[in-house]
Amino acid sequence: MPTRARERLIEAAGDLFFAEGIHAVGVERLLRESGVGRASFYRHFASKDELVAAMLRSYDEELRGWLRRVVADAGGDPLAMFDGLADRMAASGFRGCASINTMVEIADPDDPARKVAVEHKEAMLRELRRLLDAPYDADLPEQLLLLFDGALVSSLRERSPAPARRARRIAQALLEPPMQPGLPPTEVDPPTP
Amino acid sequence: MPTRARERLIEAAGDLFFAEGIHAVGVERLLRESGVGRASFYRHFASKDELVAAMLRSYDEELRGWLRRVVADAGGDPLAMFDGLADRMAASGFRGCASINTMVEIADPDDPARKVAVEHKEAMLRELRRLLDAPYDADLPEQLLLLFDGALVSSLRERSPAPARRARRIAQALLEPPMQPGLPPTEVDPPTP
DNA sequence: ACGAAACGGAACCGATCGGTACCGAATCGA
DNA sequence: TCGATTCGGTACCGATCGGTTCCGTTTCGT
Repeated sequence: MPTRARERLIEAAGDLFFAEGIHAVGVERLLRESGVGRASFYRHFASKDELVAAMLRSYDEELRGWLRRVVADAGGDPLAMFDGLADRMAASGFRGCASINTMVEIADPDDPARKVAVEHKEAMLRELRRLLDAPYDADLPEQLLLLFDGALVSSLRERSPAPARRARRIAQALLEPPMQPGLPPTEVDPPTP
Repeated sequence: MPTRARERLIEAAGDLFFAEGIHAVGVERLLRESGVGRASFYRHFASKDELVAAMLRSYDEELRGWLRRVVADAGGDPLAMFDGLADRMAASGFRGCASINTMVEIADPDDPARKVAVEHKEAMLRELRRLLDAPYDADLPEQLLLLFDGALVSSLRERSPAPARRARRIAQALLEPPMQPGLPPTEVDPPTP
């Protein structure tokens, strides 16, 4: 049932809303960038807000797949999520997290798009719980997600992957049993000049 | 030189932009809520964006004072910042951090308001470095700020002070020397029903 | 008491907002 | 090949956007 126009719209929405913000990008711009006619837009989506919701569902799927993949590629080491995050931050045009940005831009808790944004973070939490099937502190998944979000926001300001490495170091301290004195402290990022 | 109208505008801007978002609140609304005339507005601020910048400068001052106070009241314990944060989150109308929200809503790095938002976080970092005058890991202030930001964003979604307590627990693990086995694990928040 | 400065209200501006209605062309399944 | 569906383009809608201008009143220092 999905057509080409619908996919193009969702892709353009992902690019534009992420890069410039939801309220900052009008429908006009969306149509020009995607090459979709105005009528076609409203044939596929009841409103701009529903396009945001659809874009977020696509983002959710992409990011959860990414998380599974990056951790699996590291042999199941959950710390790999922060290494992958550093790569994402280094990519040009990086601007944090589409879900966080939406929750900031849309205050109304009943807004459909905002609900999808909230659900994304909850799905990420479930994904983390699944990844950590070994015995672990009951609060660890929430802690990792807090570090993940903290790194995302910090990198929004610093414009560098350093926060991901910082979050990784903190997570490492949470994961390793705290009874190995004498280990040399982890290297610290040099100040970015 | 500051007049009454200017102060009222900054206060209304703090309330409205924080509660509903910068782009979501028009100048019209600002004027109605503050009782300031349209002409008076543009006599004090060259643009809406400059009001946002002024509001953020006021926010910066308020939050840095708050940070100093809450830590001093706890006898200098930096962990108190997370206790204070939990209180802030419990307040009605809490919606994260004005600086983070601005950085999300305004993508242009050269925008004056965004610059003020970035400077706020750097000022918070300096404040943290001042607070931690005892010998500490060189990266600790950045780590504490990452936890602070992570908690702020997480609470935006969870709508509860739990993330502040979670961040506090992580910070505690970073602060205390890691050679005291056998201590009972810190209590974990029950799931919010 | 008086002049200057700051004020609130309203009319007005072009631009853009999200959304609707109708068009003719392209596409596609049977 | 033909009919149905999907498409892109455009004109149009009322509302609101940020911003300018003028006017009459209130406030305040002296």
